[in-house]
Amino acid sequence: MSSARELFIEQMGLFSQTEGAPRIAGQILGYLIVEGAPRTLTQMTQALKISKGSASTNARLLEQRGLVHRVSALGQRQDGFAAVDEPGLHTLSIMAERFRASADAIETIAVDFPDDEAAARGRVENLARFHRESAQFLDEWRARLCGRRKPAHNIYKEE
Amino acid sequence: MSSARELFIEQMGLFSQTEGAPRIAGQILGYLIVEGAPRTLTQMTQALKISKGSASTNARLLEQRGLVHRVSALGQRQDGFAAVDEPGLHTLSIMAERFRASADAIETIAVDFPDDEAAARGRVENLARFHRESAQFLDEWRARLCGRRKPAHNIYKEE
DNA sequence: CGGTACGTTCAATACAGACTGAACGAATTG
DNA sequence: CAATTCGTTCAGTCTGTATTGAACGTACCG
Repeated sequence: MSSARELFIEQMGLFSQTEGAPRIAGQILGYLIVEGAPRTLTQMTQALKISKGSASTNARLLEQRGLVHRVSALGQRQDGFAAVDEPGLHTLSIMAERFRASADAIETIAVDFPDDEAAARGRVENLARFHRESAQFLDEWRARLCGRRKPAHNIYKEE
Repeated sequence: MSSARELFIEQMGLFSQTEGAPRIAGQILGYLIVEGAPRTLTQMTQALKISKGSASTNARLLEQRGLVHRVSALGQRQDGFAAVDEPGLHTLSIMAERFRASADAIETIAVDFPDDEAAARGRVENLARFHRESAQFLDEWRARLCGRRKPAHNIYKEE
């Protein structure tokens, strides 16, 4: 039987997997959320039973996606990684960015449809419009959530 | 050099892949969108150069996800598959459902956190709340898009 | 009834990509 | 300056899964 923290970390790994990202990336994020304070790559390798290479690669992937930030610890040789305050907000950014990229790609293709396929072009343009509007809505909602967050209530106290 | 329709179909395959679904599923959806009218499995195998098994499996996957519907053609032995009017709306449903499932799973785990990890439990509950609200938001927005759709303007005329 | 065309299923294969472990450079330490 | 201790990178392996091709059951047809 596993502890709640282990279950949570494993669950986060599964989520990550279903979204096309590596399982370990989700596990690292879950680990950092539970810990609530910066942790080193070495700590990840021990807690998650993964290789140093995987820890480095996936931690950097999370950093690049804005879900994790690296703290250059004072007087510390090792890098510290910590989950950002609201990982969900960055998840929304990522989704919005994906929609926007899709919209761009589809629109670019749509203009090349010949005139005798005007109906098809219309359907493709319709799909592109949906993707673009989706991106915009996600951004707007993220902004709304951002504003709603109580500024004084910082969840990550320890650090 | 490829035609616009081929580029679009390939692009849809790539999108599908990045979202964890089979590439062929996206290609079929793209093909049906471009065609704008029901197509048979045999037509898919020829147009997309795929096996009959793949066509059957992936078409059924799309049907199950609500992105494609099967038309039992009159006096026709073969099944016809056609993309739904607004594939995007069903994409939103799928995303909302995923968020809801995540919220459920995370909440279930959260309650099992021991009291000496109350801070961690709070962070996990916070994540669950975000997922639940995301699901709700997506549903609301889908409903709004649904209402905005012009009823008379049916894109798929031929059939 | 054979014969054909269809959709589904499943074992076998192919393939993409996650993961590892070792090698490397850089920075620190004694 | 040797010896650690980092983080990164990369070739190689391994695992999951997409895809195939053939076999099967069914319905229609002549």
